[in-house]
Amino acid sequence: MSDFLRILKRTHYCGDLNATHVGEEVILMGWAHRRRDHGGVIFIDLRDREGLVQVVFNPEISLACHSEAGRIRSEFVLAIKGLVRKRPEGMENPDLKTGAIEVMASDLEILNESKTPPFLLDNTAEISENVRLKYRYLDLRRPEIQKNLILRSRVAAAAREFFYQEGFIEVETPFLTKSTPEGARDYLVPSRVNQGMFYALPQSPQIFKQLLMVSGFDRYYQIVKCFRDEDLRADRQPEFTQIDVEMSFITQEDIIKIMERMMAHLFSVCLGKELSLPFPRISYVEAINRFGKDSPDMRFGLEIHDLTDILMNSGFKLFAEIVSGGGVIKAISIENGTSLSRKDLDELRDYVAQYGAKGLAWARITPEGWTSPIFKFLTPDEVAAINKKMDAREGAVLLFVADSPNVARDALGNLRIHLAKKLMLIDPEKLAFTWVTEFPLFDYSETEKRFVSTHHPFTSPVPEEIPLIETDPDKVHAQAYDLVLNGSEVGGGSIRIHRKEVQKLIFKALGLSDDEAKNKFGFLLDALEYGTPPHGGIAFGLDRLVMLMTGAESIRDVIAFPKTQKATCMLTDAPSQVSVEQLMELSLKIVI
RNA sequence: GGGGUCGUAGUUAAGUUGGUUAUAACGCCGGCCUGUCAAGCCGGAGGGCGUGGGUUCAAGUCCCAUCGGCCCCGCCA
Repeated sequence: MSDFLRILKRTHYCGDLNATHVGEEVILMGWAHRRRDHGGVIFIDLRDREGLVQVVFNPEISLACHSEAGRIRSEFVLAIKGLVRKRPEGMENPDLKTGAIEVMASDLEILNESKTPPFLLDNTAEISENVRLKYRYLDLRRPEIQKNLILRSRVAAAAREFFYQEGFIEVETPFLTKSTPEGARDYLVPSRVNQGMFYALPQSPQIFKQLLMVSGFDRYYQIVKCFRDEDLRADRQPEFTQIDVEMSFITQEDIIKIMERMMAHLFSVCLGKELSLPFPRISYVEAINRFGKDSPDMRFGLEIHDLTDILMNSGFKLFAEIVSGGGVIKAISIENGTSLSRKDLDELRDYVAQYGAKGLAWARITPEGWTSPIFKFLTPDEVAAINKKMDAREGAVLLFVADSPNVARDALGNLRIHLAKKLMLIDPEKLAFTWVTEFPLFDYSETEKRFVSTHHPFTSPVPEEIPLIETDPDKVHAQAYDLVLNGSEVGGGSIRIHRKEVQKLIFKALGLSDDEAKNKFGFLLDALEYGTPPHGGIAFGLDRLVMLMTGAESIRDVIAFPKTQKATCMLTDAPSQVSVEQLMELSLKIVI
């Protein structure tokens, strides 16, 4: 046996071999993906990160190799030397990238053995997530997941490339930082040196990047982890990565322009897709009214129509009462909805119930007119007005929600997405980018009984509306913008406040006393007094972006070592208990 | 904090109205085989049904509790 590793170095990746290598002697290192032992001849599909190639062990070429190859089992680690040759006539495998050729092994070393893996590493195998996460290092050998992480790496590299060329400076900001009010729950880190004190992991580098603008770095970016201790979803992890950007001496328009170019660069370099610029824009109010969400999916229609005016004085008491109680009546129309059965409609009613909707009325438009449980309550004029407003044609099904404005919005906003998936109205090739602009500066929080920032407390109001902050905070607009792709918020940013008086006004409107503001954000207020340039920025969720670029169904499929929905790691078993000694050092005591 | 769903060999699943030794496929082990590529053929091993209670003559099937995966609501500046 030859001395692989030290003397015989790898010459190629398995998946990179093709007909141009015919006649070359190659050295490959990889894993035994599959073994087909014919007794006389043994085929091994050798796998590395670039793909598979068939290796042939023939006793006529090397008896010793053939004999050793008989020991090979799934996931053994192999080094082989062999001649690339064109496969015999009729033996090509068109399903394999390297299927035109094969490697005739003349030398083999089993570098390591493997236990039988708990699951097949085939792309076809659907393995439950708990098993995959427990053996994540094996799951990550699967070509499908490797492909995702390789694309993720390309996206990050393309972003750095773009920012470098545009004169941005990458600056690292601290992970051990100060807990601040507002926003998500912080992950806390106890301080040993300062007993009883805590750092917080950053929810984003927001304040630091603004301070870098004060420092004159002018154009900053960072690809950085952020931490939020909130409950998880299919597209939400407690630690996630942002492409974080901040610029000085710019307007909202400037940021939008340059970020569109960055997005175009990423999609061109990483996916070979050319985006058409500029992206369309929609105001927050229009997005909510037409799509029921501030992150509208514009790949399909099913827009929401407001029928409140038509039905406010209706003889249908239920509708009239809801309207007089401050409610609204909204509806969507499904063209060619005849395939929807009564059972389907019941299922849709149950679907909207989870958003608090108390009912879902429907109407079918047949050649004879409406077929609907509510038809008898409506006047012909009302029916005609609804038909006209919704452009309802024969074959359509109308779905109505009469409820409080928020419930109607959420119910129908989510229903249209649910329907689009169910009725397969979404073109999977489509990339619908949209900027959402003109956000309100504040939202009223029913739970906290106060105004909270829609974006964050450092977002600049539209300058002309500053006087309204104290009188009509709900009427103030923010200089904020979100980038939405296929109904997912992939980025968001704003022009920041660079004047101390304005920042103080905002803190006051949020219910922060002068003392609290000074205690929590004093350093920022101080900094604003030392020549802060006008500035603004944006941050993109790298995980979500890559998820959309790869078509992954879960954020976990684009993260190497993700957490479960209970924020645990099935591989390492984190979080876990720590020793009493560790606690004592931190002057902590478990009280539960 | 709440709603839904799932948990049966290594994996993916089936398991009727509760009823003999709990099925299948793939994987695994052994044998045969020089052109397969989800190789084939023959043979074999492997689980007591997430866990703990309960009902019953009898529980994978029913009840209660509990643990865990996933999806969702709340939450996520």
